Formats: sequence, C-alpha cells, structure tokens
Amino acid sequence: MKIGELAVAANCTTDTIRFYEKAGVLPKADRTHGNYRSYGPAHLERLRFIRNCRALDMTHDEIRSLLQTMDAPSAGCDDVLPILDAHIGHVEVRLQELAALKSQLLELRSQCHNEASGTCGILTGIGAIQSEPVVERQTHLG
Amino acid sequence: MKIGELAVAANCTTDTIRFYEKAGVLPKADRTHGNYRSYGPAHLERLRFIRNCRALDMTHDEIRSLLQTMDAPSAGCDDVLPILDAHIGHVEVRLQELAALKSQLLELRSQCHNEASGTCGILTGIGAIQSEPVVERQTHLG
DNA sequence: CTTGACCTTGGAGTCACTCCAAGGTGCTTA
DNA sequence: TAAGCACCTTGGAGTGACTCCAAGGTCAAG
Repeated sequence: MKIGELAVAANCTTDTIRFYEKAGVLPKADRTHGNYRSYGPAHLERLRFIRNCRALDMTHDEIRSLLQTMDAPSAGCDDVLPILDAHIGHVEVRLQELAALKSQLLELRSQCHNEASGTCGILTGIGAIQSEPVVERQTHLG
Repeated sequence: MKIGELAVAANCTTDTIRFYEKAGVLPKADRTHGNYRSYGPAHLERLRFIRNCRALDMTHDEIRSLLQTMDAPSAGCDDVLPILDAHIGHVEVRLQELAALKSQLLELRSQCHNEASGTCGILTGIGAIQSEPVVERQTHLG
C-alpha cells in the first residue's frame, strides 16, 4: 500500500501521514525500491486509531500514552481509564468555560440599545469588563 | 508609563504587548530618549479593551474589526452587532461539538468492563469508531 | 563605579497540521 | 523509445496567539 492509498483508506491527507511519522505517533514505514513508503494492514489499523483519537480531540501526547499502553503486554483498563478520564475532564472544563463565555456575550449583546449615549453600549460594555489575571489553562481544548 | 507598568495595569506580559504592537492591534508606542516604549492612559484603555476581547475568546481579526468600528466617526450598534453575533455563533457551535464529544467519550468509558475479552474495551471501542471525513471548522475555538 | 531592575531586538518554540516547490518514480500510450 | 501523467520524495514556510530566551542597552540607587 502506498501513502496515497493509505490516506484514502484512513480519511486523511498524505501530508498528515508524513507528519505523524515525523511526530512519532505512527511508526516509520518500509520503503520500496524507488524509496516510496510502503504500508500494510497493521499501519492502517494504527492510523485509524490515531485519527479516531484526534476526532475525540485528544492531543498527540494523550495518543502516544494510549498507544504505549496498548503495546504493553498487559493492556488493561486500569492503564487506559486515567488517560480517558483526564481527557473527559478537559472537555468538561472547556464546556463550562464556553457556557460562561456565552452568557457573558449574551449579556453584552443586550446592552446594545440600553444606553442613551452616542456610542454603542456593547463597546462600552467590553471596555468595562474587569479582567482577572488570566487563569492557567486546565485543558488543551481552545 | 513604561511597558512593564502597562503590563501590570493591563494584567498581561510585556511580551504580549510587544506582540500586539507587531500584530497591529495596538498602535506603536512613542519612544523615550533611551528608546524605551512610552505609553499614556489611552494606550491602557485600548489594551484593556483588547484583553477583554481576548477573554471573550475573540480572534485578532474580530478585535481589529471592532477597533476599526470604534474608531469610525459613527460607531453604532449596527456595525458592532454582526461581529458580536458571529462570535456568539462560533461559541454555540463549539459548545455543541464539545457536548457531542463528551457523550461519545462517556459512552466509550462505559465499555471498559463490558467486554470479556483480554484487552480493554475502551481501546477496542476507539478502534471501532467509523470516522467520517473531517468536517471543515465552523469556529476558531479549539 | 558597580549592582540590579528594567528595557531593547531578534529568533526559536508551541500544536497539529497545511501548502508549496523542485525534483524523482513508474505506468500507459503513441 | 519517448512522452505524458499521476503519484511519490524532501525540505521549508505559514497558521494563531502567544511564550521563552539570549545578548546587549538604560537608568537610578548605593
């Protein structure tokens, strides 16, 4: 299997596959006589796994941990659960942040015509926010 | 006011201020005799506005639009509302994506001990996801 | 005159890709 | 045999919004 076929099979681009190889999440491929990368079914399965993890918004670090666990002789739930739970935690944190953000934005929006001044109440509203020191990120999700 | 004092007053780092200047969201500062950047209250107000927009997860492009509108002689709600509404849209899209993600992750988590096989049901579960071609992003929020 | 806090610039690193240019490979058709 | 074409190779630059660092300059206090 050449890289283009693998890309089609895994629903990603050849660029992404080469990037995964360089990033060390996908093992290096064998090469053909003409220096083309050559893949087998195992590579496809691994790549599909990685793509699924990415679809679940995991980082490459999280994915590497999972793959390492998977490759260990005794791949038990005990090793996998903490990784998954940490990730679920990230998602929950981000959900709460975004929910708070949304209500703040809606509140701001409602100030639009609430002011009799010459300028838009929204701009005044944004200027009036009291910013706190930026909280350190609890999640890799933007 | 030197850059360090401005940074303290606006709750950000000097690096961030210099970056904003290079990125064109904050106007260039005057320089002292010793080539230090020198700021006045107007700069602080502007920087606070920018930091508040960032706290609302707006991009620099969105912020530049707002600032431009604000600097126009007739800064009305008519110009501001579309920008704000588009941003609220981004937040809502991302909220829905993350909610879907969370239920998928919880579903996955529940498969942990649901399998009698030797390996963890979670890993099997991730491998079994049928990935769709990656949807183009509707939002800049990660 | 030295110390130390602050400032300057430029460049590299982050994350997970994406896009591109210049050139090589290999199969089909004329 | 040659040309054409689809595919492959590498390396490097760009994305966004910073963050971190090194090497050196400025300035006030002791």
